[in-house]
Amino acid sequence: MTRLSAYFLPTEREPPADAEAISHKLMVRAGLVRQVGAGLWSWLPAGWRVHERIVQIVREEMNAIGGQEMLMPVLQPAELWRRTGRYEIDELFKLKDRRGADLVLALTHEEIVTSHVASAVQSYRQLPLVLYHFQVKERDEARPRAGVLRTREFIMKDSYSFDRDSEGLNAAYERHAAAYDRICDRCGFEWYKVEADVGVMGGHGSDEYMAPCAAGENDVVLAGAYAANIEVASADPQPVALPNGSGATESVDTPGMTTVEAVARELAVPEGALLKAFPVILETGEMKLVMVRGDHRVNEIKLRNTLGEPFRAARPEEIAEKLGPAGFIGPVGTEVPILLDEAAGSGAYVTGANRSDTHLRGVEPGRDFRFERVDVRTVAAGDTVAGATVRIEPAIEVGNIFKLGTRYSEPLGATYLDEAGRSQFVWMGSYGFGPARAAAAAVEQYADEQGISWPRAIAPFDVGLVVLGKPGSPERELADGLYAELAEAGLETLYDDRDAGPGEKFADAELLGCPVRLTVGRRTLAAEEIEVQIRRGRQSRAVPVSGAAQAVAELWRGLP
RNA sequence: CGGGGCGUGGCGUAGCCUGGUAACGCGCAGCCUUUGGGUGGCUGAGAUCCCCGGUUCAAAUCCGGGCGCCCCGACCA
Repeated sequence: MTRLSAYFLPTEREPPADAEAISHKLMVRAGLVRQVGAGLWSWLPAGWRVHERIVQIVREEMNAIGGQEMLMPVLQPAELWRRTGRYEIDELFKLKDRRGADLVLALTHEEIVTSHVASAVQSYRQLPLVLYHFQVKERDEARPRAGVLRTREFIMKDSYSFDRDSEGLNAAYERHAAAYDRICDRCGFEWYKVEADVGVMGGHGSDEYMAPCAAGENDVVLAGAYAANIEVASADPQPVALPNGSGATESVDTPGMTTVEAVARELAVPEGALLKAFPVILETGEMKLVMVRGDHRVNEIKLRNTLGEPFRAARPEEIAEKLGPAGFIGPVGTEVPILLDEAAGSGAYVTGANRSDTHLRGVEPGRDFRFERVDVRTVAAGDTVAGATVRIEPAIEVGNIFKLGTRYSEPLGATYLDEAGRSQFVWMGSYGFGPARAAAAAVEQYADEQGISWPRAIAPFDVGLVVLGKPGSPERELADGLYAELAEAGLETLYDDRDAGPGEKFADAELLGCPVRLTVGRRTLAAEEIEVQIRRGRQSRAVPVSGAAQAVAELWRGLP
C-alpha cells in the first residue's frame, strides 16, 4: 500500500526562484524531480514511476518490431571514438583512468554497438538485427536549461538497426517510424513527425518526433500536411511588389545606409525588393556570395547542406578585398560565384554596388549577374506550402530517427559476406527516444492553474485517494477497504492518509496530477457515495460506495 | 563561448547602497483547535549569510580572487 504519509513526495508551495518553464516549476513543486547541479537531476519516487511507465511503453513497442534489449556501458575507451572521428566533439566528456588511458562518457552508443556487430556478425545470414538499450547519456552541454528538458545526463532509449543494404535499412526505418507513432500515441501527448536535418556528417534521412509546447527549443514549420523542422523547411514565399524593370541599372546614393531597413526606407521600396548579400568562405578558402531577398534570412543549416561542407561568414577584410565595403556589397561586376535564393524571383532589385555609400537600382538576376539557384532561406510564418499557410510553433524533440547508412560501419569495419562471398558494409540506422522529455512535454501540454494533469498512461499513479477524517474514523476504514478494491480492479493508487486538512490534500493531489482523484469524507459517506474527480477539467461526480472500484476502473479506461 | 542576473535556516525573500545583536512569510517539532479547499492559536528548534583572502576596533554588507546557479543569444554529430 502506497501511503502518502510514508512516501517520499516533497511537494513545494512555491516554484524554485530560477525556474521559468512550466514543466520545470511543476515537476519540482510536485516532488517528481530535484536538481543536483546544472543539467543534473535526481528523479524522486513519483517522478521515476512516470519515467518508468514511459520506458515500459517504449520497451513494448521496440520488442514488437523485433528489437532485442541489451545494455552497453557509458564509460568507454576513447579509441573507438577516435576511429569514427567523434572524439573531437565538444559535448563529449573526456577523462583518464589511473593508468592514464583515455576514456570518454558516451553521448550515444553507435561506436560500441557497431563494434560488437563488427566482431560478431560475419554473414548475411546473421542480418538484419535491431539492438537497443535504455542507458544514461552524458553530454557536456554548453547550456543546460528548463529543468529536465535539456540536461547533461539523461536516459535515452537508443536502438540501432543493422541491414544488408539500403532497402533493408529503409524497411527497418519504417518499422521504427511506425513504432514511434504508437509510442507517442500511447504516452498521450500531442506530437507530430517532422523532416529533420541530417547534419554535416551526411546520412540518408531523418525524422524528428516533436511535442509542441511553449518551452520547446525547436521551431517547427506546419502547413496542412507539411511538417518540418525550421532548420530544413522549405515553402513558397509571400509575394513582394517589385518595381518594374527600367532597363539599365542605376546608381543611387545611400550614405551610411548599411541595413536593409534603411535602404528600403530611403528608396521607398519594400524590404523584399532588396537583395541581401551574405559572403561565406568554404573550407577550401573559396568565397561564395549568398543572396536572399531583403525580407528573408539565410538559414545556415540549409546553406551548409546546399554547399555540402562547413563554411564560415567572411570577414570584413576578405569582403573588402573580393567585393567591396561591408554593408554595400552586391552581385554586379564580381567574379565571386553567386548563389541566389529561389524566393528571389525575376524582377528588378536593389543591391549593394560594391562601393561605399552606394546601391544599385534595377538589378535583374540573369541579366546583370550570373547565379546558381538555391534554397537557403529561413521559412517565415505566412509563407505557403501547396497553398496552405505556414505557421511556426515551438516544440520539444522527444525522439529522432536517423538513417546512418555506412557512416559507422566503415570506420569500425562492420562488414559481412553476402551470398556471393563478397564483403559488404552493414547498413545502419539509429533511433533515439527521451523518456524524460516525453514526461516534461506532457506536463507542459496539459498543466493548468492547479498543477499537472497526466495522460493516464504515464501518470505516477492511476488514482489519488484522499481520505478526510481522523485516523480510526469510519472514513478511514472505508478508504482502507477501497484501496484494496482499487488494487484488485487493477488500479495503482496513492493513498493520502496524512493527518492534514482537506485543502492541503486536494491541492497536493491536483498538483501531482493523477488522472482520477477519489475523496472519502463524511459528506459523501452519509450518502453512501464516493466523490470522483477527473483531473483534466476538474469535473466531479459521485459513485455508489458499493462497486466503486469497478466503476472507477471503467471510468479510468475511458480517460485520455 | 558572448551578454545579463543571482548566491542569506528546507522553500520563497528582506537586510547590502550608508559596516555595529541576522529579519519576515511558508515549512518543520510539541500542545490545543479545526476536518470538504493550503484552519486558527501558543511554544520551540533550525543560518560556517557560497568559498578564500584583504580592509577595519568591527564585514552578510566594502575591496580582490575563485566557485556555483539561472536567463537571453551562439552551439547542440
